[in-house]
Amino acid sequence: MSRISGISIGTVSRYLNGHKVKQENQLKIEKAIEELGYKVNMMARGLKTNKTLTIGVLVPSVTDIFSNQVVEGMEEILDSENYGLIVCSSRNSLATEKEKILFLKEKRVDGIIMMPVSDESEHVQELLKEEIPVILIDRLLDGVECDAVVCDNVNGSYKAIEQLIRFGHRRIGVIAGPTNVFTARERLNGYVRALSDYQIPIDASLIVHAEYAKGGGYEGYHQLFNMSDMPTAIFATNYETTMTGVKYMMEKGIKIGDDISLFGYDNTDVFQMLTPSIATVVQPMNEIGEHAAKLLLKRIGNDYNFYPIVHRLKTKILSGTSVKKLI
Amino acid sequence: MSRISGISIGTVSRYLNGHKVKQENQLKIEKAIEELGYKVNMMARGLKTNKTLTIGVLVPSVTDIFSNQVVEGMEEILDSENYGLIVCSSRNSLATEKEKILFLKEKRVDGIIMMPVSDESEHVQELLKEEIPVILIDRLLDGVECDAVVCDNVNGSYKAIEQLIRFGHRRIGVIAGPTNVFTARERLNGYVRALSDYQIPIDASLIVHAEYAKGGGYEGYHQLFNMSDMPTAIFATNYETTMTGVKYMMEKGIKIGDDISLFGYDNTDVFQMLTPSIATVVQPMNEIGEHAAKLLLKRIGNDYNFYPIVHRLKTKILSGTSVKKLI
DNA sequence: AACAAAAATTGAAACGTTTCAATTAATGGG
DNA sequence: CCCATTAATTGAAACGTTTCAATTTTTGTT
Repeated sequence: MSRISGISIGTVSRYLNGHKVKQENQLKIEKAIEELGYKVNMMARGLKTNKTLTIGVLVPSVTDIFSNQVVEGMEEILDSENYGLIVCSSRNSLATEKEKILFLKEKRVDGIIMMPVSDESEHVQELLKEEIPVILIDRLLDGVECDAVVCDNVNGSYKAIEQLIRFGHRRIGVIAGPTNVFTARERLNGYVRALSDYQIPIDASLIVHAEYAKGGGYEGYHQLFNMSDMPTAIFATNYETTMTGVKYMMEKGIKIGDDISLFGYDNTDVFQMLTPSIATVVQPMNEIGEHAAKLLLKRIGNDYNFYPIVHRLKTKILSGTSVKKLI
Repeated sequence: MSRISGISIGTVSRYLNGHKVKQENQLKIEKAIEELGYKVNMMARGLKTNKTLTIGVLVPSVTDIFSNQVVEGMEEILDSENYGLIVCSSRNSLATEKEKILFLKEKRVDGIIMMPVSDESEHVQELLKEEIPVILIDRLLDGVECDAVVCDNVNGSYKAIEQLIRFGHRRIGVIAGPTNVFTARERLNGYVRALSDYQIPIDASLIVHAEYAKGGGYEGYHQLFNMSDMPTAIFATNYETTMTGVKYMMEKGIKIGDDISLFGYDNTDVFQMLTPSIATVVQPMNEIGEHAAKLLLKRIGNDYNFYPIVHRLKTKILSGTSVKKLI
């Protein structure tokens, strides 16, 4: 490249990095680039600069809406900055999560955006110790000082339960998530807080825990439906368990919005098409991705102002006919 | 690394690449690795070997089921070989597709798996000319000699239409895709072929084209429903248009499976939960990804046997109550 | 036209690997 | 115990950039 343009290697480098170069040389270089179909070698550059222009994304699954929408949001931001996105799935397994983090380290990504599978945080601490920028999404890790973008889960839940209460529900079952997942705990907190605020006693038997994964919560619904003193409404605290609820009830011939009310979490087009439509707490998923990406870029650019920043995004309530008015 | 272990750089390299090393040295090296938290620098290695252990994936959208499932399939295979996946979205735009390909070239991915947005193939030819392994998924490109993994769209459609015919339908509308999309043309072919085989004349006014994107086909349904001689069934040829159909009909209060029959393409859990459930042609999406990944690895490993290989995967029919028996 | 100052260019060194020819060490046969 | 083989190790060169001190060119002033 430098050879065929007859321009020194240093000058070519300067041109490539957008510095000023004598017009005459610029033309020669551009001609050579054209002729050779020259593309700067990112690996050589990276070797020198210790930057890969690549960021790692670690989500529990590449096939759930939440992850996808978040990734879409990130892509939009990172694309324009010429960052590539290495997407990994932890498959809801802590072991895989750890492996993938090792993998991303080896790939020497400039930063990582991750949605941790559990409360286990040693491997994340490690990343921070090695000064690899990390942004957590959806879930905070106890005792870890780290940037994050999460939703206001407590109030998301709270508003859902509040609506159920206003509609006259008193016995409200909840399909809570795993106790070792931050988001799940927060959502359960919202449930508890709403009931307390309305002076409804908490009945532990109405709280069942389930995995936040495809098919999760089946047992839970079964349990709630077989209580002697059945709830009049059930609150599912994430997308998968909401889906399971719809499935379970259709399977058993239970009329949603009539025999029982259902309030879900994370909307999808389809929930609005069902009869009845499903009321849900909706999160601004794209925005989560966008915020996370922007924050990561900031950190990669070594701007550590206000560290750690935790963005808390608000959720909205989408009503549906799956909730019956009892009064 | 070599410095602190006291072992020559060459020997360390041999150890790292799995060759035999004197036991004594092996121990010293392993100790040093442990102490330093040493991770091989992929950029330095890549600079020498011209391999990035990274492959590029280019799909029209990161948020549609098809792409996701395919990516999931790929991830499973590539993960075990230590390949990273740079996922890009062409956002259904040819211009973006071209940009992203340039981007992936710059990133020097070892290969590309892509689902082209249209018939335009110049940029793909270019890749092949530069000896960058490419696997097309879902869509072939006319006049391009390239490995590919696609479904048997013609027979997928054919079987759907055949079932409609068996159920007594004669006037069958079809929401066909864009004419510049391979898959769309094949699916339309299946429709035409089935009708011909059953000696049902083709009525051009029953064929409407639509974009294969979210919300696509709305106009088309409107058109079909406002014909003087309305069809008794409509065949939607991809996921989005199927979804639009369900939405349209619910919106207008049209009873699916009663007022009209609907046959869709690409199943999702939810289609089975709707009342009525939606009959669909289902593609083995995960498998597409797996095959594509395996084939790509083969090519990256410079095994060009039987080039070009085009895998044709079979589809299945999933019946649903959205199809009414007229006889 | 001469000179000082500013701007642009140059090429060597470095980044951390792989590779390879040359060297050294280990092994085994008689 | 020596020599011939074979096995393992060594360190220099190369990969394609960036960076920087040294050098050359250009510009502007008088």
